[in-house]
Amino acid sequence: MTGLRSKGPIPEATIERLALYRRSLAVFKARSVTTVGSEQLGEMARVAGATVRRDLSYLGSLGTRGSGYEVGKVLERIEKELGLDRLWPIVIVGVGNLGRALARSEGFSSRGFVVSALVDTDPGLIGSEVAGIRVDAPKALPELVKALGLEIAVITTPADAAQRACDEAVQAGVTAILNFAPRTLEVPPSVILRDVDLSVELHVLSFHQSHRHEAGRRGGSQQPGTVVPSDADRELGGLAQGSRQERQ
Amino acid sequence: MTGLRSKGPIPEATIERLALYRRSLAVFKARSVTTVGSEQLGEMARVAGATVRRDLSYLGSLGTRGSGYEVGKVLERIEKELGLDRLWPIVIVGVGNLGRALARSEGFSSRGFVVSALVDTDPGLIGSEVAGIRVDAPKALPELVKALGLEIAVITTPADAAQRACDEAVQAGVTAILNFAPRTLEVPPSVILRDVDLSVELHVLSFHQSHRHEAGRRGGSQQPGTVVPSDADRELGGLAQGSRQERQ
DNA sequence: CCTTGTGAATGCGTTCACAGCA
DNA sequence: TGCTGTGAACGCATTCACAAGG
Repeated sequence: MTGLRSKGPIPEATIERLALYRRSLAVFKARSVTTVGSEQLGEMARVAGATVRRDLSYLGSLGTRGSGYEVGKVLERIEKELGLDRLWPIVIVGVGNLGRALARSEGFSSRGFVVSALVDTDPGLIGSEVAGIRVDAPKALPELVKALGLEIAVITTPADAAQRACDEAVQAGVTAILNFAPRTLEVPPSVILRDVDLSVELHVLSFHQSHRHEAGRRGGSQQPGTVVPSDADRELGGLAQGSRQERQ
Repeated sequence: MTGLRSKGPIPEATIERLALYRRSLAVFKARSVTTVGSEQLGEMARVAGATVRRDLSYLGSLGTRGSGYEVGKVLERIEKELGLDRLWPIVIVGVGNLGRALARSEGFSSRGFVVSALVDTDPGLIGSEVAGIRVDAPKALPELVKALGLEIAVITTPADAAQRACDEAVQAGVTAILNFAPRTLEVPPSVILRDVDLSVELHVLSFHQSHRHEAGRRGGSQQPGTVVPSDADRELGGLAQGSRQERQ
């Protein structure tokens, strides 16, 4: 349609970096920079220039040899690729500390996403409002999904309530889940699942910190994690799992 | 010392999975399971059995051919490797929605980590208490670091305050940073940096969601992200970047 | 002349397949 | 007999290096 889907499918690693490029490009745009080289863009995103070029090449030939990439053009192309050219209503299941923080978070409802519904099992919360949004009971999910056109759910319940919350969301029609509960969720193959576990992030840091002497030093990369305090599952406790990032 | 550091250094990907195995092993332990096979452990962590064996082999020969791995033994070994055999005091810089949520989070202060200090620039917050912890001004960082033995800082400030917060933390002596601000931070090579950007997670989900028709369907993996609402940097907005995870 | 776009080389991590051993 | 531990094969992603082209 737009460019010409170059080669095969876009690598998962590239998809994640596209979001980083988008952020960087937005900064350049705000600074009224109209053109950037792969090397500059890479520096801001902490990615090698060659990788930037390879990544962008998956979206077609966006650059101009000799000068670089047009900020506005590439930004638009990336947003389209990431599906940010539309609005995604999302539901947060689990209105605890984290759920509330996300609901109130600026960035969470910006750039393509809008927290449109909140769900919790606590009778004391149901009916109340958080961040201007009414908290509903889980049984309202099917209706909410249909009425709001929800496709994405964010799970921020305690670990022991996560699977149930997940099942209810999937049952209601949600097809993509961002899970913050420190627990492995079972979902149908057709549902896209992504985990974020904050304790894993901390664990990776403590690992590197404990091994400072041995070998060289590095930043961390990233992945899922855990949270269980010491034995079994616990409170919502931990949070996410996480991103990745290399040192320069 | 304990086992015998088999081969070279532990791959970054393995480190992240070790945290997952720990969580799974804790569940088995809670269920009084004494021995697990690589296949079972892998199923719970959503990792291939062969990968589990390869990962654990980096820690030495922990298993018993013919029967499997002793839950307690491997759990202990992994915790030691991740540096969880000690307590890590952490400071949260930026007491906004997310900072507060993390400070109050059960899991965050469990299993090796304790939120020991809170820092913010807001005069209205300084001096108050959040989650039973006093909020201090940034200038108190050097003293806090020394007094509490802080090595790890979690940055949950708005994007435009993140670099300054980072600099102050590093200047104060912090050597590992978990950054939730949607912005690339500049740190000395010796400082371990890890990013978590929630909007990236959402972007990856919307990408896959938008491409459901084309090619097959998959879960997402994971990585860093962004947050900028539309143009430049904004409020604390987004959050993290994140973990990874494959579909079964 | 300068930077993109991309074959080819390289490196890393995962998976296979089986020898080794309780 | 059964499962771990691991050499070897494989596949994906990054990086190199340069031809292509504005």
